[in-house]
Amino acid sequence: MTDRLFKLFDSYVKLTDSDSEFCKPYFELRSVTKNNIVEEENRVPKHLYFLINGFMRLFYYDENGDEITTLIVSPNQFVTSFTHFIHETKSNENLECITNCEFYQIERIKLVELIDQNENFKKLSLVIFEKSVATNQIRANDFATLTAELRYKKLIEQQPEIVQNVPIQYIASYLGIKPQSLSRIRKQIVINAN
Amino acid sequence: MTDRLFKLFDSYVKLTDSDSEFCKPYFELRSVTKNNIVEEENRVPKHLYFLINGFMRLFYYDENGDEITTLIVSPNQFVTSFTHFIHETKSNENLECITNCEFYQIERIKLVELIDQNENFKKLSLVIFEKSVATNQIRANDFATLTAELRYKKLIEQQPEIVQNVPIQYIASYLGIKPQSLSRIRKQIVINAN
DNA sequence: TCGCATTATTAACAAATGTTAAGTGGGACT
DNA sequence: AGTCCCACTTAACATTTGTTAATAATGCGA
Repeated sequence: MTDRLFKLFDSYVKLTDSDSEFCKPYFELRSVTKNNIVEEENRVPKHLYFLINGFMRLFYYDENGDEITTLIVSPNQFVTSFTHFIHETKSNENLECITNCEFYQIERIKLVELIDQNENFKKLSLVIFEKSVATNQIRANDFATLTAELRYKKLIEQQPEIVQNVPIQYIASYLGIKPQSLSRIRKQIVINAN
Repeated sequence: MTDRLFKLFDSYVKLTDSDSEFCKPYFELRSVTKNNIVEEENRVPKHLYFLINGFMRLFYYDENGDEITTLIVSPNQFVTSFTHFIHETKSNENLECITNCEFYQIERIKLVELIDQNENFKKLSLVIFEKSVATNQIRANDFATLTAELRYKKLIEQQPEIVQNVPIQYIASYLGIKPQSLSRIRKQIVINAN
C-alpha cells in the first residue's frame, strides 16, 4: 500500500530497499471524509501529507471573509502549509478534503527524526519543499503572463481529473476569477473545439 | 559601513556584538553600474546580496522573448535567485542593476561556513529565505484577489521610492500589465486625488 | 547643445473579466 | 416522489485591461 508513496520518492531521489524499509513505519495511512478540514488556520501545521486518493485544497479567508483557494491537490502529491510547517508558525491557511480522501501523514517531529537519520530522505524532503516553492513562483508568473483562459487550459492539462472532481468555484478561485467568468471560458472552449 | 546590514540583521534575529564581529569579514562591499547583470540565467547563482544603495530587479525571458520582471529590489533588502542559489541549480532569472548600485555580497560557500559556525546567523538565513518564499506567495495571492490598480497602490505603499527610480515598464511587468495600462492607472489615481 | 533613440503618455477601439440577476439542474432530505 | 437548497450556467451590461498607433517627454551620445 505504501507502493505509490515510495515509487514517487524514488522518482525524486534514488532510495535503496533498506531506505524504504526504514522510512515505511514513519508514515501513517489515514482516511478523511469530504469537506473536512485536516489542518486549520491559526494553528501550527502538524503533518506533512501525501495524497493517495481524492482531492484536497489549501485556502484562506481574505479581508472580506471570502475563501481564496491557493492550491488544488491531486493524488500522488505532497501537501501541507509548507512554510508554516517547516518554521513551526501558525498557518493562515486551511487544508480541506474536497472529496473523501486517503493519504499518508507524517508528524513534524517524526519527519525531522527521519531526515536526521537518513541522508537520502533528507535530500528528498528538500526536493519536496523546493517543489512547493517553485509552484508558488510559477503560479505568480502565470498570473502575470497568461489570460484566465490560458491559465485554465494549463491547469486542466496538468491536473485533468480536477474538472470532474473539484467544484468549479474552487477552480475559479484558484485561477483568480469569478465562477461566472470560468463558466463563460469553459463554454467558449467547447464551442471552439468544433 | 556594515551598519545598515547589521541593523537589519538585528531586527530579524538578535545578534550579539561578537556575532556581528564574526560575520563582518564574510561580507564584501561591491559597486555595479546601471544596467549591468549581476547574476545571469543558465548559471548557478554565486552570491547572496544585500542592497545598500540603488535598485535591482529579477527578470526572466518568456517564450516570446519578452522580459518578465518578477521582483523589484529596494535598499536594505536581500536578494538572489533564492531557490537556485540554495540548491545550486541553474537559474532561469537574471539579476540586474536598474540604477548604479552598492551592495554587500557573500559567496555561497562562505555563507554555508558562516551558517555552520554561528547559530544566530543560521536562524537569520532561514528568516531571509522564508521571507523570499512568503513574497512569492503574497505576489500570487495579490494577483488572484486585487485589480491592477490595487496592486500598484500596494506596491508604491511598500516601496514608494521605486516610482522615481524604476522605469515604468519594469513596474508594469512586475504588476502583470502593459505599460499603457499602468499609465492610465497612474493618471486615474492623480485625477481621483483631487 | 543638438539630434536621435528610447521611454512614457494619450486616445480610440477591441477584448477580457466583473457584476447583477435570472434561470437550470442535480442531489439531499424528508 | 416531492421539495428545497446549492452549485452551475446564462445573459445583459459595466468595468478593466489589451492593442494599435500617434504624440510627448526624456535621456544619451556625438
